[in-house]
Amino acid sequence: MQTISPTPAATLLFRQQPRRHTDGVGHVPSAGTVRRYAKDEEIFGEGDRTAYYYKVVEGTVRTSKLLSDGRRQIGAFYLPGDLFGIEAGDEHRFSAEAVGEAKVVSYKRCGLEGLAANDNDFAVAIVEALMQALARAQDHMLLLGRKSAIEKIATFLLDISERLNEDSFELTMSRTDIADHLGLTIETVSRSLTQLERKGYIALPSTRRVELRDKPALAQLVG
Amino acid sequence: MQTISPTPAATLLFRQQPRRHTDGVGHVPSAGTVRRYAKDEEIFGEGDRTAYYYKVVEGTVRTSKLLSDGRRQIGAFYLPGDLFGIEAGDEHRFSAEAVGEAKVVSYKRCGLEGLAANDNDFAVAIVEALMQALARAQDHMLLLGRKSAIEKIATFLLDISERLNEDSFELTMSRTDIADHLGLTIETVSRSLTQLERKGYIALPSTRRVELRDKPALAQLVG
DNA sequence: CGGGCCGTTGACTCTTGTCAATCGCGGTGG
DNA sequence: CCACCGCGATTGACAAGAGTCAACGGCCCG
Repeated sequence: MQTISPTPAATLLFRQQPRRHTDGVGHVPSAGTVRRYAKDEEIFGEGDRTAYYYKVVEGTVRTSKLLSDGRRQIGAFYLPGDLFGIEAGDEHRFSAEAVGEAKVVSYKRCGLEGLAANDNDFAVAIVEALMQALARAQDHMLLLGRKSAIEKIATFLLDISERLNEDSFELTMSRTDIADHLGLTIETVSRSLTQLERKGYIALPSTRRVELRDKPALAQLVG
Repeated sequence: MQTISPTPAATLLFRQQPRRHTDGVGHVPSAGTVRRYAKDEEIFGEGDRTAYYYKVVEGTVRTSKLLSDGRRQIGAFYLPGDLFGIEAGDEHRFSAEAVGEAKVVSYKRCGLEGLAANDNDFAVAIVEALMQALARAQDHMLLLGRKSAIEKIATFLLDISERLNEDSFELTMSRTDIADHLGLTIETVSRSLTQLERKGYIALPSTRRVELRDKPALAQLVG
């Protein structure tokens, strides 16, 4: 989700119009307001009114749902350039928080009404993000429902690596966040990582840093 | 997902226009072609070009993804009135098959180009379906990642019951399909069902028929 | 230097998966 | 019409993968 380019599907939903400008991470109107969020600060909560759309500028954002007893599922991590918070209904069905320090732009949803008519680009970006999110969710359901712990970790690492376009990267999220994203416990995440390291597929110079050493072997593991 | 009505989110993506007509299961243009599919017949496969949108008329449709070794995840079941097959990209990222005998309408995607300008309704229905699908996927990720076998089954039964608006219903899908939807094995599905029956929460007059006897108790189980 | 937090590791438990036998229903053919 | 066959579902015994509980380690920050 590094760059957002129009797909046939999204394009077809709107009248054809010349695109005006793009910025490499998806076009957005200039009307957004930027805000910094502290580590673990809530951007919106489950049940909040869906008044805005958001885009990550710096840092990482997680969206999550909770069960009544506190069990948590992190639906996705959003990296710089990613849009999030687009939903059906007038209430958010999941919450979003900053993972570490993050900078986020928000766009008033009601500002869209006129936009869709005059400035197609933002509307297209929204539908784009929606379809992207759905595609990701489909993949993630396969991971959650059918993959083993090691396969989950391998898939996760390759996914991050691909989105960052780096074979060596810093994990912005804690083991707890990874566990809640992959449907595991922190202990299993930890054990799986060391297991991959022992096999020589990855290196872990520090707890948060990951280097992919054998991508083909990892790719083998994703199924 | 019995009826599709516009939500603020979808409405905002398009210019306001008087709706022309609705049919109770979501407006669709008259251009669609109906087809019958036999049990397990493929409607589209992973990798197929995304040339159409589809709507279930009769029966049930499942969408699924496979791992290379055959493990399968059923993303969702679609009941009469539900739209499916809407995706980013020009290739389907999952396949769709008929569960039992099914009747399905398909709409050419390229036919939409003009429609979005003149007839907003279908475009709105598409975005609606997209957001619905995403919301469902979010819920399902929580189920797959964080719920126990019994909780999964209870959630599944309540969901079906709600969508059919019946406390007593026929399951159109096999135990294998249920297992692949909930990230379980058929044995665990079977055991969980009998466990719920023994507790008196449900009755199983025949293998495919389910009667919900204690919905509050079941609701307790969904978290 | 000390405390706290996060991560790792180990020992053990338990839920769920695996393998296998049996059941039961529905269809088919004698 | 009934017996047989086959497939899907259930049940049981056992195995294994992941979770739980607990101790320890390392790192950052005061």
